[in-house]
Amino acid sequence: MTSLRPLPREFYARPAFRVARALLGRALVHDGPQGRVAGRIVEVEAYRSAGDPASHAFRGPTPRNRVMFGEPGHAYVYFTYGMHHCLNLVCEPAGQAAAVLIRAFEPLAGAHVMRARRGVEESMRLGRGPGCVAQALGIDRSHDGLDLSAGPLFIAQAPPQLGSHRIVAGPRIGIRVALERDWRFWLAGHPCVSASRGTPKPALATPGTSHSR
DNA sequence: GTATCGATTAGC
DNA sequence: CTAATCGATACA
Repeated sequence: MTSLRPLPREFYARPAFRVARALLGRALVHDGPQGRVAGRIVEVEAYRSAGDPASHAFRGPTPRNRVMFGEPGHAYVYFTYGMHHCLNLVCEPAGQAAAVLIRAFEPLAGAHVMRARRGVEESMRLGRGPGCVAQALGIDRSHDGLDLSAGPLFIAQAPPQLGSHRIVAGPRIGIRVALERDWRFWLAGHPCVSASRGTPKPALATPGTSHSR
């Protein structure tokens, strides 16, 4: 876990939907002031560049979403509900505002740091949910715009070994995935149940086909 | 200026 | 189910 290299910017320069899929199972790493923390990405949500009313970029550039319109391979971090941060990875060429929201991970390194930040003991709750992901990793608005190919925050080139994952359609778009047995999903329109949280919403028929709310 | 809601979470 | 809590957004 010591000599990990970040994925290059080119990795992100393609449709968010494809980047999202390629991110599943990979290691998300943050070398912060309290040391290295890392997790294996198990759930992602893609926001496409055009015609997606659910995207922050739908109405054009603003101070908040401007990094979404910039170069791929950068972090888009926003503050929401007055208390949570969410981490996105900017995709597609500059000018096309697409990104992938990291929704959940499984701890790979620095779990003790994550526990301290989260105030939670259970490993399953350290990185479950986009707000928890940012909190566990120690990510906030100061990380907005960070270059993922050069900074302390990155996706490792070599994904950690382990398990197979399923790719499924998410409630908002893009895709969701799971590795753990107790995670269930939406698979190409076939409703399953999210054991992690909440009640399942109607699924999409086709991954990559976005819809609002 | 005010009102409303949010790419959420924790708790009852 | 709701409170928390504040920035972004819509509108007068």
